[in-house]
Amino acid sequence: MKYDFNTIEKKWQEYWAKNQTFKAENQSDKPKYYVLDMFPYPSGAGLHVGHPLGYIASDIYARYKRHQGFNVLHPQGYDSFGLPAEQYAIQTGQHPAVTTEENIKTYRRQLDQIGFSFDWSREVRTSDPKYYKWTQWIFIQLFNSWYNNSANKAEDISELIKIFETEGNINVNAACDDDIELFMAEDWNRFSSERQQQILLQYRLTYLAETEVNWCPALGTVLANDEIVNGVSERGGHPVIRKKMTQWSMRISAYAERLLQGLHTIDWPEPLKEMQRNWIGKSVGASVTFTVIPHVTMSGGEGSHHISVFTTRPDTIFGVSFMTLAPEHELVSQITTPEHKAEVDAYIEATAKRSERDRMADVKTITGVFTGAYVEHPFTKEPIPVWIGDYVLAGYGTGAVMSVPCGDQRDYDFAKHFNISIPNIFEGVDISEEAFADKDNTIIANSDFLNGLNYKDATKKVIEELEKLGQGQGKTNYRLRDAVFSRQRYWGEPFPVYYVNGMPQMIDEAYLPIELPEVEKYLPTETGEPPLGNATVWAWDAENNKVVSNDLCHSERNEESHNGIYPLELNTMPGWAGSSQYFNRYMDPHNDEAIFSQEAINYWQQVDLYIGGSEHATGHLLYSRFWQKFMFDKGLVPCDEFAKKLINQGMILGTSAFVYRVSPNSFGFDTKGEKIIDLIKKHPIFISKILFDELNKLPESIKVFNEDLKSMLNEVFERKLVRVDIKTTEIQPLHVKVKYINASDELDIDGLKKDEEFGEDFENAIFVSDNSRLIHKDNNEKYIVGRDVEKMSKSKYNVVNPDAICEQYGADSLRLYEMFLGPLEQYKPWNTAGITGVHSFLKKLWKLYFDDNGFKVTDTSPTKESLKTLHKTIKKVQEDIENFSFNTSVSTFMIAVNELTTQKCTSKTILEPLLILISPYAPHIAEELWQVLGYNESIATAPFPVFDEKHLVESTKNYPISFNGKMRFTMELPLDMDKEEIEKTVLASEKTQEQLQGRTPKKVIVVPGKIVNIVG
RNA sequence: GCAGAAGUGGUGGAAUUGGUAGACACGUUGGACUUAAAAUCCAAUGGCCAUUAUGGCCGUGCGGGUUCAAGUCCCGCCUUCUGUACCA
Repeated sequence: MKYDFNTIEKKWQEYWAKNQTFKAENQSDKPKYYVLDMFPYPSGAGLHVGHPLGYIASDIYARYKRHQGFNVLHPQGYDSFGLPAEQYAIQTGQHPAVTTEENIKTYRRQLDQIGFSFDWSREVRTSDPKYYKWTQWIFIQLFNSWYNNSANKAEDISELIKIFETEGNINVNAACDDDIELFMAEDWNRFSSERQQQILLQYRLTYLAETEVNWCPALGTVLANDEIVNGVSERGGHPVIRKKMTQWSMRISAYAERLLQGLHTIDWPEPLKEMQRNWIGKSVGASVTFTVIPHVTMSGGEGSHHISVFTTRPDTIFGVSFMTLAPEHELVSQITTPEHKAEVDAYIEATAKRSERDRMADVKTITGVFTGAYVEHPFTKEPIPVWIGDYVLAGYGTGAVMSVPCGDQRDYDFAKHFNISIPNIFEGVDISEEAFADKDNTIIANSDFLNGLNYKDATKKVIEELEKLGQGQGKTNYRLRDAVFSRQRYWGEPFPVYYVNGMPQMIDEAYLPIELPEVEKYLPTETGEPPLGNATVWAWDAENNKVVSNDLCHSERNEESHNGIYPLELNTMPGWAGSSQYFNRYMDPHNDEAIFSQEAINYWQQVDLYIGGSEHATGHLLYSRFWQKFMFDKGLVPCDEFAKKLINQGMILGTSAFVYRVSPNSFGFDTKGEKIIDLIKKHPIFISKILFDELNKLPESIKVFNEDLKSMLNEVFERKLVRVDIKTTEIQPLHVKVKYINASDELDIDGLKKDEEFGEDFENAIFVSDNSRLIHKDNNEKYIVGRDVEKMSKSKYNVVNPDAICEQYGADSLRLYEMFLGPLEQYKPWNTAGITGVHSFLKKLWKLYFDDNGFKVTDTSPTKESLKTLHKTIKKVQEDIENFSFNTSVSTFMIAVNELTTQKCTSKTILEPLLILISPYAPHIAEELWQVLGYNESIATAPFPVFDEKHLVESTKNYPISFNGKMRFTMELPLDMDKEEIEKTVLASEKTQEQLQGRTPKKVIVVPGKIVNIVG
């Protein structure tokens, strides 16, 4: 009988589905284990699996844990809100829901085809109101909560107290500090209701704020920092600009310290933790307040102005020779003197025009201007000039720095550039060339009471002195900023929020979910409102608590109400909202009373193993930890970290092909007559990879004068061009479809030009060969595409689905092969070259059980050798699975099967446990052979074989004998032989004497059980 | 610039606490079986030199060091990838 994977795999996939083999119980006597992979992302028209590396790994682990006797939860669902779906909807006019029943079926089929052991009865879809009801519910809980864990709590509370004291005329006693909620409740009514709302908004865990956001005009939405890559949107690569908007924000900054400390308690990959640490960006230092020396023309009310700064080096305060403010700093306009006003205004305007991207691209240019104002040094009382410069960021710290040129390179460069003095306050350090920023070797000098102190002592001392003056204190600063929580999209969870006189009101929990309304189109409205502005039934009837037609109310937030009907929020929640608690929902997915029952969460606790990509480090994985901590504080979950262990799976990469377009604005050449730029727009120029690389080797941004190109263009345009300039930075690689490329990477230019998707883009294109010659019908020049390995993506035309492998070799082969490719966490290009290896392994495995005459497993007792093979395999495979080293256990199986084949083993005692070992990796073939062996039950829960040391005990060891560390030969010796005897025997042997050639060894090293080394 | 990870045959990749480098596969070459092909099986396969068998030298990005012994530990570099970026 032959190994027929087609029939076998179909048979068992049906069996598993019918018998619900992998259903998890919410209560069980067995120990629990919860394995989860990160949500898949549906794309475009449907769902597609891509390469299921992470799924296979988690599935192997889940199956292994079942064999170990665990009650395993291994659920799967859909993260069905997403920008790609919406973009597709906008293009096609179809509804953005990707979770249509048809799509779900396709998706399930694709996953089932690979043999995953999911508990499908627990499916969760983020776009399902039954689920997003709870996302809205959490939002309301966040709105109704104060932050109480901020590291700078004291500071924030004192700010709040100030409001109470000045406006509410309340005398706050210090004991209240620890219980802000209580304190608020008691004196709350003394505020006007309007002011109450304003104060509330400022101190809630989620709040409305006028924030400067990353606005992407092309996508019509706001993007989070982690959705922007190199200044352009991650999806689509559109430009992003800064814009002020009223947005919902999540006060993740209140959890900064706990998010940082929590990293110590979880078993996550170190690089990923490091990324989160950097993102949180804790720095310890001091805040220092400088008083602006008043000048006659200063505006901005009475009293003196103060500029406070954050510094990590308060010890260098005597080295301050100027102050620098961000151009956006609010005091700039007030303190600038009339003589400098024009210059300052011009500078502010110029920097505002520069996009974030430009500012990032050129960090080397030093710019700045003097404001004419001075502040007083807190200790020396000397005047210090105040400058503005765009190297100071408005969004970090206070947007102002005390500049210490001798101790900070940026300050140093700035001072050098503008001829500001650079006082040296370090003992024995030369600062004529560069700043001295080495904290650890600092000894302070020229600094009054700090002289002779090191960094640590000086910092302590200076903070004490600043406190005495009331001009500073120790302070911890975090880079982590609050997360913007609204999106101007249609396809996301609606907010359970309506507005009364412009103030947001939460809809009562009893009336959730607030479902997405129907809209005509998914684009923003003509007045620039989010797509929900197109809805006709989208207003809140506060008396009857339901969504009603908005005929009766104006959509503007600030409009007076009509008949108790109020406008609803038009923004929707971002993609990460739904995924921030979904892992807990799986524990009790069909609960209508609560997001999950306490019984369920107390049984499952948290995710034991979470598998997913490291690209979510500063997004999903940080937000989820934040929400989990919030839920923990509310007493809703027992653990304040949602995933005990996390492993990153790498990605299967695709090989993309490129052509290199020289963009029209790169041409600054002179000519007579009509505009050449227009000609080039009509005739895009594509240069070859070789040419591109050559040009790229030249210094960046330099204009390239290229004779070859010039003569070619002369030929094309039939006119005399004087010169051709190309800026090397303006040649863009473009992806091309694989179907236009032959085996030797040669481009089919005619095919490409006719491609419908590109339209006219390529129609008149000019291609330049490696030999810098124009390609046309009459010559044999060829265009060779560039190749690079990248993330698979539809837009890169490099997606290779594993489906074909499944069809040709079966799911078991695919599972084994994806694991065999290499370590799980590694990124690797997809390459099917070695697939025959694992497939023939499966065939060999089959042959251990079957030959031409049929089933051949017998009850004969196994040989010692076979027992040894089995048990060494058990040991290795168990270790490998526990270390997630799946690639090496595949090798181990191959070795075992090769050995057992050589041994002609037919013993049930060996072949039965072997199947259980292999079943997590290749479940279909294992299940089939298990049945043939006479079992009616699925192999899925058969107990894992127990390793027995006694089968591996050896009496002899084949010792490597080395001379000066080089292995020369081996020698079989009894393991119980002691050191002296080994030495004697080895030295006495003929081969040793031959090696020594009569010399006496200086030293003989014997490590019993390991090695013998003779030093001669 | 900073942080993290990595660098081993023609290729993917193995190698416990330092202890026989290249497991297991792919590919290649030769052979068996076939009219032939496929499939299957056997053998060889890091490089160089030698060959009558036994052999010898060099080899884990580069240069040093520690050690009886280094892919592994230490110091100094180079390259690649990932993240982050004027963070005071």
